[in-house]
Amino acid sequence: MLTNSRLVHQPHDHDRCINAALTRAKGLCLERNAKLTPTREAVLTLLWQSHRPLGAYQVQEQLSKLLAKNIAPPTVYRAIEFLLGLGLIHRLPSLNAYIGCPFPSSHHSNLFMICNQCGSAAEMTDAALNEVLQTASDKANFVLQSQSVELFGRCPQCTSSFMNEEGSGDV
Amino acid sequence: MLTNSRLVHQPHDHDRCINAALTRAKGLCLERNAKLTPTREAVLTLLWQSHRPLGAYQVQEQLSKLLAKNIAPPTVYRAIEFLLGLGLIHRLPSLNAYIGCPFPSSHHSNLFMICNQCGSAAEMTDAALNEVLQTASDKANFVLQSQSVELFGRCPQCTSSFMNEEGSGDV
DNA sequence: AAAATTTATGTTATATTATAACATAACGCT
DNA sequence: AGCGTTATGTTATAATATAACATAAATTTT
Repeated sequence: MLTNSRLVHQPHDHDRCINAALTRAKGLCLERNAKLTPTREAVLTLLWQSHRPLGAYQVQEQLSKLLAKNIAPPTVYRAIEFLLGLGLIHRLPSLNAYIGCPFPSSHHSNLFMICNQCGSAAEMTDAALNEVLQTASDKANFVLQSQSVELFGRCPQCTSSFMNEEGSGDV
Repeated sequence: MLTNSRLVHQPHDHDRCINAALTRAKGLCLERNAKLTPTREAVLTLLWQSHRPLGAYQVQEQLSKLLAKNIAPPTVYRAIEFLLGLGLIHRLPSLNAYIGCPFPSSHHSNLFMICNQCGSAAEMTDAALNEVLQTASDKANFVLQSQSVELFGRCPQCTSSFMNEEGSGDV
């Protein structure tokens, strides 16, 4: 089992998350001979600003600020597409939002735990889950190619916290 | 395990699916004291025309034809909202599409098997899956409230068929 | 049954998410 | 430097979803 749930749900030195993500991204790009251009790197960094998924237009807004010029949607979507292709980020279909992937190089089928209160999303890979899904597919003679598993609920931080305001969590 | 995968993936008398769905819907509405108005019933019927999920604007188009007058998006979305609320239909987030639920009265957490070729979507509930998801949530101290599990791949029909054209399946 | 209330639908406008199509610029190679 | 490729800029628009307010239909109350 591989997960970033402890990091996501507890106060931590988030700069380390960002730096680690950038390092991984650079490594992966080198390996794949892909170019992590400034735009792409900026989008990746923005998606790592917190452990909350961001919508494309939130990214656009922040990217425009960051680069001090107006960035149009296609630029954002292109960067997102690139990062998705390398597995550096994920799309959460139920939220129309994107989030950095904490373990991009592992060939994993992932699961997300999305907090209905603070909006944080932790990723986890679970061999048992993948077995169960494979078995279910087999039973139905369904050839499984990919999957999207999103869990919604309350993260540990929001469950235990006395300050249960929406968005209060330092995720 | 509860599933409609055999029905979805094999030729069958689809009128029976539609009739059964309507009967279930009427029963559930009676039970819940909810009104299955003509518009809502029409939308439900449209979503049961095949075992393929439909987008809201596809529903709009077909509903407009059916009622021989122009139906605006809010009407469609309201009917969808009503049907979702009763569990009579589901939304498939990764497709922005809606599909009739074959077992609306069972309190189930469901899984969808979506064929990348013909677009059919079979629903399945699997106790083992729910256990695994609950266990994973527990490990992370995540309070699980709801879930969305979408599997993508090739349905048995499209896998075995020699006529592998897209959309050829009688789903 | 009329009035009052609630529920459902109609209508217009607009928000949000995503992509198409074409132009320009930057990069990588020989 | 010239050429092809890759990345970004720019404009417009497609696709999905909702807000806000008006009307109508059904239900309840009197």
